[in-house]
Amino acid sequence: MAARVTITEVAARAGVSISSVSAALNGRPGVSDRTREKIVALAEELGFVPSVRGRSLAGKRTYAVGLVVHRDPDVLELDPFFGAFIGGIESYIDRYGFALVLQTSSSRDQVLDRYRRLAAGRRVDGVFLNELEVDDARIDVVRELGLPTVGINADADFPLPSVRQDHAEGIRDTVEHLVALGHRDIAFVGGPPHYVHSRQRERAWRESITACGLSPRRVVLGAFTYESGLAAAAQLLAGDERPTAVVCANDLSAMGFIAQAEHLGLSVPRDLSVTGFDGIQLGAYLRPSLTTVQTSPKALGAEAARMLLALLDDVDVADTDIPAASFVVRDSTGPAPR
Amino acid sequence: MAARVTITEVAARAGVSISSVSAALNGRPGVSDRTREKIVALAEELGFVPSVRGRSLAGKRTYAVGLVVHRDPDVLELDPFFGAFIGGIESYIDRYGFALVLQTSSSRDQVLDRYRRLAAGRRVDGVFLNELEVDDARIDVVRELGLPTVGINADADFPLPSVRQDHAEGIRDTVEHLVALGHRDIAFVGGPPHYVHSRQRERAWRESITACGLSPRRVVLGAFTYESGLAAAAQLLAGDERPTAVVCANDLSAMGFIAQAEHLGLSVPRDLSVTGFDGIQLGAYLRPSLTTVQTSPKALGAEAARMLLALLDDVDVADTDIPAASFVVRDSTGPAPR
DNA sequence: TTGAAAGCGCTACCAA
DNA sequence: TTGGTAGCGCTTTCAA
Repeated sequence: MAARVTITEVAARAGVSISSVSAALNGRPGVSDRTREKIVALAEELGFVPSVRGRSLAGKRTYAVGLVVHRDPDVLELDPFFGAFIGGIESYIDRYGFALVLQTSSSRDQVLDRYRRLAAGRRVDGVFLNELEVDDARIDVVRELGLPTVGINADADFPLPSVRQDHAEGIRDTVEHLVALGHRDIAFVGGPPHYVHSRQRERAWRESITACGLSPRRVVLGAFTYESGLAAAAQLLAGDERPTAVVCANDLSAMGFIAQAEHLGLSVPRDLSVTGFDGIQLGAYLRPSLTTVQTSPKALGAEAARMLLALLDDVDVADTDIPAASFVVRDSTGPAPR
Repeated sequence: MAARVTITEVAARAGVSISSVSAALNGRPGVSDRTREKIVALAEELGFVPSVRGRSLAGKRTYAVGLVVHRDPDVLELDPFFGAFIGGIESYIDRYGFALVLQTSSSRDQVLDRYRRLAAGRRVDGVFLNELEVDDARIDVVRELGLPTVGINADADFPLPSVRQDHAEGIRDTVEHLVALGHRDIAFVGGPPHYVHSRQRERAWRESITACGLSPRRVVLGAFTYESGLAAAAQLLAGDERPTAVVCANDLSAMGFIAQAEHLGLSVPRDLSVTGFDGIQLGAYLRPSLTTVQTSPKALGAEAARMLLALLDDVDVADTDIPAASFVVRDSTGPAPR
């Protein structure tokens, strides 16, 4: 283990006290410009990097933020959203010397426990809450722990600061696009109803359909997986009177839906139009490429990080909206069959 | 912020010294059983969780391990491997009170810098090195930093401890399966050649082909993406004399390959057999479902974590092999067209 | 403008 | 078997 330069060493070599070094390096007042320059130069030369542990013990910070991801044990594959979301968080926190502590856990109770331990062990200064659920138990936990928290895509009644990206506009555009193409029977494949975003997307679909003078009839709830898209298609396309278009609550289920439709001998978009939501990269390359709503997980992560760090500085933060997710027309939608 | 229970408080309430509390709670000798029990019970009752920062400053540990993931800025979506890999790491480290610090970065230089800073700030006690590259620059960095490190799926000449899952056997099975089905012209779609695992898979394909008395002729190098699978198919299936089977170095490119093949009017597996590698969940549900080699990212993560924590305890660790990735026959392979 | 010193919460050593 | 205490590396008062 390479010997590490500590503040004591920097101070000794600079011939000043460690408090001066601390002040100089942290931009605090109380050191003359000349002394500051000398210290900064020396620290640089020695490759001094303050120990996060010493600093965090003395200060009130750990310089880390946490995210706990809930995955079913059998669905350990993270959804494509995550890479970009995490990348967004880091693109912001990195410049402030923060790190991200990521935990995954397979049961809901364990998730709560993880948040508790992150807080109790003072492992992190704050956390993100994403994939929010209806009456999410994590909310009480973080409040009780006094843990600074930022919610992602929360509902309006969410009691903590949150970042949102509007989804309704994109879904409305999707429905209007389909209606303009002559579709009158537009089904919906949703996600698990305990997720806030599942409900949000279904509501948006429902309202858009109604606004177009149609009635929101056919809904199948899936699991945001490819497999559930297959199943939804099997169900919706079984009878005689099948929809001519289907709005899926995410891209993965739309992919499954299309696959099953084609398996049943239907051609997309000739016999059936299918849309997704998320804007995963794969969607652009599929055949047919997927008409979808492009979300911005990276921007969401960056903005959430900005808010969380502001919270830590006791800055009052207002809920933020990043630019709405935008509708993207590709090849999986076309004129309604007559 | 909820007032936190510290070791001092536990000691005061138990009427013992903090050193006894520390010894009792950490299973160190030097406390009577009765005292230990009393302390443990009280700590439990008070909800005492040792502060990681205090502990890490005093001890030599930070109780965190790090992973830096390199993603191209435009390919921010993590590959499906990651969720399970991270889950595997955590399933192990969690019980020892360790956390995972995850960083993503978009440039290669930045990756090195991240490892340096994780080490310099004493943010982590050790790191994982995955997606190893040929002459990987990270190796020198972690050595120079004296940072305990475990490599994932490294080559035999890797100078640090590593965990491996054999890939060659699965690829050999794949090739033999295709040969048994009558295929004689079996192409390969590889990954970027600077990755160790790209080369490993190509070599395994090459050796298997040769072992079957065929010659490894057609190789197209892709990027492990769906898109590159599309491109590879466009290239390999263009001419008159096209292969009857294609072994792809990962599932995603196999999916792209199949999509493009079908786009060109070929039916899989009737006209063309295609295989993947990884065993992502999607592959089981695709139509046709994907014949592939099932890897075990979760087990790999867990084993890597075990090794890393052993390294931190100065235990000598030998390189480990987890059970080989296994060949899985599904619907994307069939008899060679005559 | 500087430096000395008191912690932060814990571990680990040594003396009782 | 216990408790006292010296750090770990830093931040933050408070005096000089």
